Amino acid sequence: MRADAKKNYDHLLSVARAAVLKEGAGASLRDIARRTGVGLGTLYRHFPTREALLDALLRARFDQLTVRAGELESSDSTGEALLEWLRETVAVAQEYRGVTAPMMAAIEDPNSALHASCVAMRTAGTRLLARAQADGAARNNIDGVDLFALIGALAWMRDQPSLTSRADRLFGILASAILRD
Amino acid sequence: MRADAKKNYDHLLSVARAAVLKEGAGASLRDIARRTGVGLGTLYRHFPTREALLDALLRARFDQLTVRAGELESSDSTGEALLEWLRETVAVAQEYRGVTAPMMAAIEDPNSALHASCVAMRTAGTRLLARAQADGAARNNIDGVDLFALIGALAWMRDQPSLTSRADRLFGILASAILRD
DNA sequence: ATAACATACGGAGCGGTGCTCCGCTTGTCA
DNA sequence: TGACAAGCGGAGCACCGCTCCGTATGTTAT
Repeated sequence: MRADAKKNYDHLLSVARAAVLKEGAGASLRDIARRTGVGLGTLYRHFPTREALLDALLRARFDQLTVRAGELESSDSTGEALLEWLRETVAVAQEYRGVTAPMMAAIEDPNSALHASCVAMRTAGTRLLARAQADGAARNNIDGVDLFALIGALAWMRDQPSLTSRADRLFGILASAILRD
Repeated sequence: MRADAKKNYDHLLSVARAAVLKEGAGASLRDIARRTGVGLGTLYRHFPTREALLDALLRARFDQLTVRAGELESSDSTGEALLEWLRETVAVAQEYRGVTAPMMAAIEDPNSALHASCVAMRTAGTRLLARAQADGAARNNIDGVDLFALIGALAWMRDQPSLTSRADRLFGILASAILRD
């Protein structure tokens, strides 16, 4: 990659991060290019699709979550470990508003730029879940895909302005559907 | 209302119903006007906002649900009554793709065209929930707003193509968060 | 039947969107 | 210092929501 290209790439990414943080996953790409001081074509060359841009924004965090799941696997309380990982994952998933729907779509579309990171994250969660289930801490009528769906649902609810204040309540309610009492 | 106006109104509504059924709540208003064979201005006069259109599309169904809740209040099994109402409500809420977010927003905005119908539906659900709670069938750490949020979450999950096949599973999982075991 | 008027209509126009395509510039390396 | 691949910018296309206003038409009173 040419030096100027790399500079533009990095600058675009940082501007995009700010934009998506403020406007959500549907932020105007034209605006991002403009704010970066770069032509629209440049943005599209570096990030051919919106998903590619989101992927660049999220991959690092997702990898963190995968690592984190590994750490938590050595925790004593399997249930609390699962819950803690859930908490952190939901926090990441809703850091950028409206990012959950593309994630949900990407996980079953191998062509999507987001596919790999999502799958990795889901399998990490599935292992934590399986551990808690083997331990009797989590219900058995639930699998990794369900868990991922519930994360999406939680993030969706947090995205609704009228529900943000109840986010913790709702987390607790869904948690009671995952863990045994 | 003038005769031609009423004809246009009705025709618009039926075309809009088909469009929203196929394309979701974000269907192109221009397209709806075009397919109706009517100017864009005509559509906007009859339905000043997209919410007004959705309201016209949904009000009848919502009223049905409110009535249905009343019927179910005389059921013997308070838990099963709540569950059945939930099932039917989720079915309505996801009949039109993407309609849950505007609903969620409308319920706390008295100026929204959807406000009245949503509030009526929520209070109907709240009564069923309270009845099940008094009976010991439903958990106590949950209120009508939570219930409404969970309905939204279920509809959202159903809207995700990768999850539609698991809709019943997921319903069961969330149900276990509402009902006592 | 006709005249008058409120009501309703249609669509041009504005500023925005995603996305493509291509003539021009610029970094890089022989 | 040239040559050339690599990168750039933005005009242009088709769409979007929404407003505004000159024109047409249903309705009612005469």
